Amino acid sequence: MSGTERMMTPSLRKQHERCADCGIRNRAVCSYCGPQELGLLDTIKFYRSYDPGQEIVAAGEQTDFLGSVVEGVVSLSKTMPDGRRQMVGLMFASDFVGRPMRPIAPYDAVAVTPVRLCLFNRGRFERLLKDTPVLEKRLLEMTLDELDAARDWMLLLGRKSAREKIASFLAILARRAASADNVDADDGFFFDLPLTREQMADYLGLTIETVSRQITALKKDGVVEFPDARRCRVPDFVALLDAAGEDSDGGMID
Amino acid sequence: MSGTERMMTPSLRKQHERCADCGIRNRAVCSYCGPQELGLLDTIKFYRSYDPGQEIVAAGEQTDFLGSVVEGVVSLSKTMPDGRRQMVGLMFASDFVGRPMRPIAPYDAVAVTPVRLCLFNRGRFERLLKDTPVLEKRLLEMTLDELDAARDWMLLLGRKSAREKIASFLAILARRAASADNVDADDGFFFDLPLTREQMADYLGLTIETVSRQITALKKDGVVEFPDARRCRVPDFVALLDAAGEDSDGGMID
DNA sequence: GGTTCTCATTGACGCAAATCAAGTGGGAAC
DNA sequence: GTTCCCACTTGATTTGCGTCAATGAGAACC
Repeated sequence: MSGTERMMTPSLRKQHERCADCGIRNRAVCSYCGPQELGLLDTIKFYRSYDPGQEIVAAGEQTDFLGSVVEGVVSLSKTMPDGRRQMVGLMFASDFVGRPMRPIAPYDAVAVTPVRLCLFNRGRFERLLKDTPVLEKRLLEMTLDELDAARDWMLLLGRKSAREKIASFLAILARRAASADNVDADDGFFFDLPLTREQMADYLGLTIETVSRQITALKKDGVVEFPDARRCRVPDFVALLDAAGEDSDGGMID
Repeated sequence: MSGTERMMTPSLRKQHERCADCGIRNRAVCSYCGPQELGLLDTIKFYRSYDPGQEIVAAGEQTDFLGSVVEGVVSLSKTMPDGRRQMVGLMFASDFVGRPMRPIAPYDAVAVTPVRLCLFNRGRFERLLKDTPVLEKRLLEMTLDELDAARDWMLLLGRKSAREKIASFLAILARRAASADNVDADDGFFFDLPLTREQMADYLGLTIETVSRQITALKKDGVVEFPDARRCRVPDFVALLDAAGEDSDGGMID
């Protein structure tokens, strides 16, 4: 059985109902609409937009809000005193940004693409959290998911070669696209590459030059194609997982 | 003002009350005794011991228990198909092991030193969790702390040199020792080094040879001393932070 | 059209850490 | 004592990635 066939299981094709309140695709996953029945948070929410490259919060800054990514991509990154930078989080639509009970941000949050956030007043949100165990449980689940992602990322940073890092990153994006969109896997996986080379380098613990070289190499080997500058096609997902140094079994199973 | 002086603030010297039920030093931090007043979990807890090197759970295995580390050190690590290994977690006394609502372990958990765990039946613990928001909140806090640690670790893995990695790791242990024990900072910081070179290499994304060489170099530079094979002394914490590539301001402030 | 951005690619070179390979020291068993 | 075993150290060599530098390709603007 080929990996392409595997990826066409119904669980990957399911369409999510879009949340009417905040625009997030999967209402059940939306961090504030999901947990409660009829918009408990409606009275304290507001929206804010950011341009690509715009700083949302700086490391060490006090934040008076928490929220969800409605659309766009947000990066979280840490910077060393001498300027070396490492991305430590990459948030997409429906991801929760900001840490309850932790008003000081330990990293910079920057808009990668045009971003729209749905925000809540921190104090009011935390008070609501106290009386809404189901919301707390949702946050715990999301935090556990982030921790899982962080640990996979640590394996990538500590033990993978530059080529494997790039392939792993593309596999993450391909997986995301496969579970979010209605994919026609017969023709491979298409997805947008929202990051610049520099941002990818920050994500992967590499330099832009190495990122560029390894992408060129993967193209040469037919593992990925770039029909458009910012659009990527993966003809064979199993080949990509192989290049990522990952077990091809279970890659798309949920 | 020197960094050594800074580290003698009262908050670093405070002694914690030891939990009478499970032996964990700080009862307020103990993941199950802390949240409720009189041992709600007492009826479902049991203890288990492990020898150094002994596997607690294997990646992919289903776990029927959750719990706290009572004493000893537990490592969590991921292994690639070809055998490359990266540690992704290091748990000490009072840390929570196992993930609620996630019965399949995504990594190996191994006893580094002799370990004693206080365990709870998973099903019963999760049922209790549902009715005990304060316990859930405690778990959320601990998960957020782990996520913070994971993100610092990602910066280490992605951007630090071998020397900086070693120094950072020793600084983490020194900080732990300083906040847990009654430290006499006048004579520097003493702490045990519970890991072998191989385990340190797995933690830091290095090889044993590189770990060995960099420790030798740090000894030669007077940043650390090893009066005993497994005992470490840091004469000047600021010098260690400097070698770690970290800002020496705020290193020990909580 | 040209100029000036920014982002990406490609090449030449150097170095830090991995790899390969001995060699050391210390503790346990006998 | 001797032997074995293990963790650790040290040295020689290789290599993957970083660094430095030049070039290319669009997009925005005058």
